[in-house]
Amino acid sequence: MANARTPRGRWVEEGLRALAAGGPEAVRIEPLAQSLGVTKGGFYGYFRNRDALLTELLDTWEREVTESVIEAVERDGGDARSKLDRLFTLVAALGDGLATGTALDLAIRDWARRDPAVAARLRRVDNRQMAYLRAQFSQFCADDEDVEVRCLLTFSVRIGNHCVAADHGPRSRAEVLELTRAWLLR
Amino acid sequence: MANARTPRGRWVEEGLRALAAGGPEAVRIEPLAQSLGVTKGGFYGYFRNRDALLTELLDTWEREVTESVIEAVERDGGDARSKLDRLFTLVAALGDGLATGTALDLAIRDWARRDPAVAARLRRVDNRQMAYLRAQFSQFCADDEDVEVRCLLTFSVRIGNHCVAADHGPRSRAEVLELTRAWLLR
DNA sequence: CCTGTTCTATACGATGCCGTACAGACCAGC
DNA sequence: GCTGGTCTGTACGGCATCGTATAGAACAGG
Repeated sequence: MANARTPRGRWVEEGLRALAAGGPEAVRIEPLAQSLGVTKGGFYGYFRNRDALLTELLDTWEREVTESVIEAVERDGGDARSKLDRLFTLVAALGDGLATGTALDLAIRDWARRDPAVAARLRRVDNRQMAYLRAQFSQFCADDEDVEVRCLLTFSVRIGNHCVAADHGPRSRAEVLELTRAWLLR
Repeated sequence: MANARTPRGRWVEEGLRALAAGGPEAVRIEPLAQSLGVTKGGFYGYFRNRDALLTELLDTWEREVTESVIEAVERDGGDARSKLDRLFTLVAALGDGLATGTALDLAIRDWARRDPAVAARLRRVDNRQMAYLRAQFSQFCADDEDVEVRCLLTFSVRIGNHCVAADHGPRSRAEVLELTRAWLLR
């Protein structure tokens, strides 16, 4: 068996990049091949068609990206407040560094608005993340309703941070996020 | 001058619908024509090409949709709290009725992530809306930082309400939004 | 009724991408 | 070195859409 010069994983990898950058419409096989420096020749050995790749992209995202934030936060232990604290720092930093992760997230959220199958996956993922948030906030919030409000706000800010294009006068977005964190963890 | 059977405005109208439903990629001239019950014959009499239509769609959106929410809230007067109150009710309701407006908003936000020109427009629009929010919250919040946090949170929830797919246990999204409103207007 | 302008239908070539077919290049194991 | 399977390049037909060209239909005004 000759080594795969362009193994299956590289198609997925490049596909995720394209998905993050331009949404599902941008996941085209021939451009993908060009980015990989090959032609589409080998593609159909791995995937039945373009839809099969898209499904696999979602699988990968649901499997890997979902847990990654929670894991990163959970790894260093501490109480609920410090975990949420770290989560905020992480989310605020995502804008700068791991643009792919954030962009992928937003691209899939947008995709979910048009494709019920994607919406169902997103719902699963969001519910898991929401459950995590709920568990943390519950550690220091007695009121059930209070917890739910903070969860929705926290989740929304995570999204809003990347979707809202407004400025904040003299303050930077990072500063406002910092203030917001203090507000939500109060 | 014969009456235009398919006047310029109808192309824009249908274009906005397509944009809201499927993003800029979905704004294709021939399908648009089909939706209008004609062929693309007349299109190029109004627009130089597809990009010209897309630009005009953005113009329309920036001109009309921007102010519509603020106007609707401002119309009935009252103090800042009741205006914000109405704004929340309006936003919560958008999910049900005017799906086009919300979907269009989200589609353009997503588009802005890839196109700097769209991002610049979105920034203008968001800054105007943020300024409005700021003005309202300032009416009953002394602290400058507090105001800014509430603005970001309010704006984020407006977006998050449509992007976050999570459930809230025994409560409905509407109920949680109601609680959130009380929280932010406290 | 003409007439001229405006809108529309149709046909055309060009482009980009899909999915298939197949022949040749590449490499492990014998 | 052969051999055989795997991966790749190339070529093909098909489809959707773009933008252009052009001729005919529809209508307001004379």
